[in-house]
Order: sequence, then structure tokens, then C-alpha cells
Amino acid sequence: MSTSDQTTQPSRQTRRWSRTTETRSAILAAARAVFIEHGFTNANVSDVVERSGSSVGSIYHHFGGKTELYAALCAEYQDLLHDASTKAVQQLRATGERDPLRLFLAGARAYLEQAWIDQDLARVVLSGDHPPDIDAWRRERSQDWVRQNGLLLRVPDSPTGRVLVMALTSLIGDSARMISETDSRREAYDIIDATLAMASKIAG
Amino acid sequence: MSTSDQTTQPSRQTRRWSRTTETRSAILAAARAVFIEHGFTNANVSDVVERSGSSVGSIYHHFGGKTELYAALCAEYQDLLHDASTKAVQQLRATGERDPLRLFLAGARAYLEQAWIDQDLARVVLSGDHPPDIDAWRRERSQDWVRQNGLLLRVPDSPTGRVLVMALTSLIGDSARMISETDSRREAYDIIDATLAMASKIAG
DNA sequence: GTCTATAGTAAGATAGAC
DNA sequence: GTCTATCTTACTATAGAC
Repeated sequence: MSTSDQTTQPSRQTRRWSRTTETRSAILAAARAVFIEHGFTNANVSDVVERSGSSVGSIYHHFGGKTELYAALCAEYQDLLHDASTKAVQQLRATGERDPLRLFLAGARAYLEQAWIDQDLARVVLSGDHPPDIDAWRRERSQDWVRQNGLLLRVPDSPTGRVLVMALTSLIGDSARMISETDSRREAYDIIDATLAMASKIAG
Repeated sequence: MSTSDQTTQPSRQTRRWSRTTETRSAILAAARAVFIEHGFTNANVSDVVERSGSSVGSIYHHFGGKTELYAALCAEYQDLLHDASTKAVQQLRATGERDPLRLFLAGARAYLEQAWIDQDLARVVLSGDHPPDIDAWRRERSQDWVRQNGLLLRVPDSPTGRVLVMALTSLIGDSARMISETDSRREAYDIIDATLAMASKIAG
């Protein structure tokens, strides 16, 4: 295990990430910027190539196409928000809190704060301009989170219950959209507070 | 006035609508069906041509393109629902009712019932698959109706007020979506009742 | 895994006869 | 106003060298 047998390695100084991971995230970052600027439809792959300093081939190798590239961004966004939410609920639960509403609200707050933190990504994902089938895909993907909250709040499976879950889901979702659209941190947090008050009213 | 001098006239029996109006609405009806079946992106103009028995030229003459054709359907949908809502509010007001919440709820009920009546159109318009800029356009177009309801309920222009209007707007909007997706009349009306109860809770 | 060059193709849009 | 034929453009996606 001498230093000399690292012939094919990146070596010299140990790279923190492999080259391919770098490429992947460079493409993802470029895609984010391009989709922000042009929207999905009017963006084209060559813009992403230009901005990432990568190549068409790489993009197709890593993602498979324009639609999948966009889907990857959506997934990133959802994971960030859902993870933040879930983590917040767990942390509060660890303190011994058992009140379903309080737990739910803590999760919702974390979700919305994360929407503020990842505002640029939110703007891409929440704009109405996206690939044909992404809505269904996204709904399916967020179903777990929604169901989790439904269970948390012990909502019955009736029209009333479903409308309750729907009202909460779209309240939080549209609130995230409002947050993504404001430029003022102050306003964002006002919206969060108002949203949680409303959520409390709806669920209580 | 023998029958023989009716060479260039539509005549024979007086046409209720002019030829061009017929063409226009034939195209619109065909577009509705085609967009329902394929969604916006995967629908193509030639499908509409085929189904309408019209021609590409006519479509471009009357509407200007695929996007505008879709926009025309959106406008039709919004007009139907907004008109139904406004009319219901006016009728109730004419009876002497002045309570803002009751007036608002009457409008909301009419809106949702109309969404059930025009279910097929709702399915086209509420699907996430649509032209790039239609969301902004649609929001702008429905702004009047939303503001009307905001005024009706005397909502203040604060984050709280804006979240309230947003919550109501998206509640009604998503409820319309749920209604467009069910096949059971019974369920549709259950959803309407649950939605109004929720709206009442939110606004009250 | 990364890149360049190129193909394929589809579909939106137009021109101009009737 | 309506129609047919055609264009043209622009993009996604692939093939194949390195």
C-alpha cells in the first residue's frame, strides 16, 4: 500500500467528490438556473450544456433527457422539504410532545421555512410550466408525506376528511408558492405565521 | 321567390347560426375532446382538424394557434363558473340577504355545482398539462372574481388577509379539481357540502 | 464517462388557390 | 372564410470517437 500504486487514481490531492459526481451536480445546478430563467418549455438542453460546461452526451447519460432532468430537480425540492418537515416532527416528538396538532404544525413550519431557504428551486418547481405528466408523478411522490400528516391528525376517510386533508395540503402548497414569490424575508415569515394560524384553524 | 333563386344563400331553412359561427364552435368542441383525450402537449392540431371536419387554415384563422385554442377553452370554463357564481350572489342579494358570508357561500356553491356540470371541460382545464404561460394568464383573468370575493368578505390587505383569500381560493379551486375527477354525482355533492363547511370555518 | 457531430422527426405555422 | 399542400425550424435524442 505504497503511494506509488495509485496510477489510475485522481491522486495528487485527494478529491472530495469523484469526477462523475461533480459533473452530475454541475449539470443539476445549471439546469436549475436555466429552468428558472426560461421555464421548462422554453428551456433547451443546449442552454444547460453551455452553462454547465458539460455536454449533451453527459446529460443524456446521467439523466436520460430534458424531462428527467426537470424531474430530478422536483425530487430534490420535495426531498428537502419533506425531510425538513419529518425531522422537525421527530425532534419535537423526542421532547415528549404528543399533541397531534402541535406536531403537525411544527412539521408545517419546517416545511415552509425550507421553502424560503430554497426559494430559487421553489420558483422552478412551483411554476405552472412543466412536463406533461409531472403533476401526477409529483402527487404520487408526495402522497406519503400527505398520508403521514393525515394519519398524524387522525383524519377519517370520508368526504369531509378528504376535503380537510386537501385544504391543508393546498394551503401549505400555495403558501410555499407565495413564499417563493416574495423577496422580503420579513414578509415570508409573516406568511408562514399567517399560514400556520390558518392551518391551526382548519385542523383544530 | 321560387326555390330556384336560392343559389348563394344558406336559405332553404333559415340557419339559426351563420356558417362561420358553426365552424368556430365545431372547432372548439373538437378541441375540447382532443385535449381531454391527449392533454395539451400530446394533442396536435391535425387531430382537431380531423375531429372537427374543419381545416388547419380555419383554426389558424379563428384562433391563431394551438395555444390560443387552449386558452379559448380556459376562458370558456372560467366564464361559465364565474358567471354562475356572480348570478347566484346577485339572486340571493335580491332577496334582501346582506350577510357577507352567506352571500359568499352561495356564490361558492354555484361555482362548484357548475364545475360538476361542466366536468369534461374542467378535466381539460384543471389538468396540469397546459401551455407555458397559461397559469399567469389564468390567474390574471380570475383576479376580478377573487377580488370580488375578497371585497365581499371585507378582508384586510395584510399577510393574514392575503393568506385567508389564498386559502379560500385554493380550497375552492382544488375542490373543483376533486369534483372534476369523481364519476359519482353523489360524491360530487358530498364534496361540495364538505367544502362549503370548510370555507365557512375558514372565513367565519 | 465524456464529448462532438449529426440525424430524425414532428408539428406548428404559412402561402395562396378557391 | 375555408381549404390543401408545403415549409421550415428547432429540438430532442443517438451514434460513435476518445
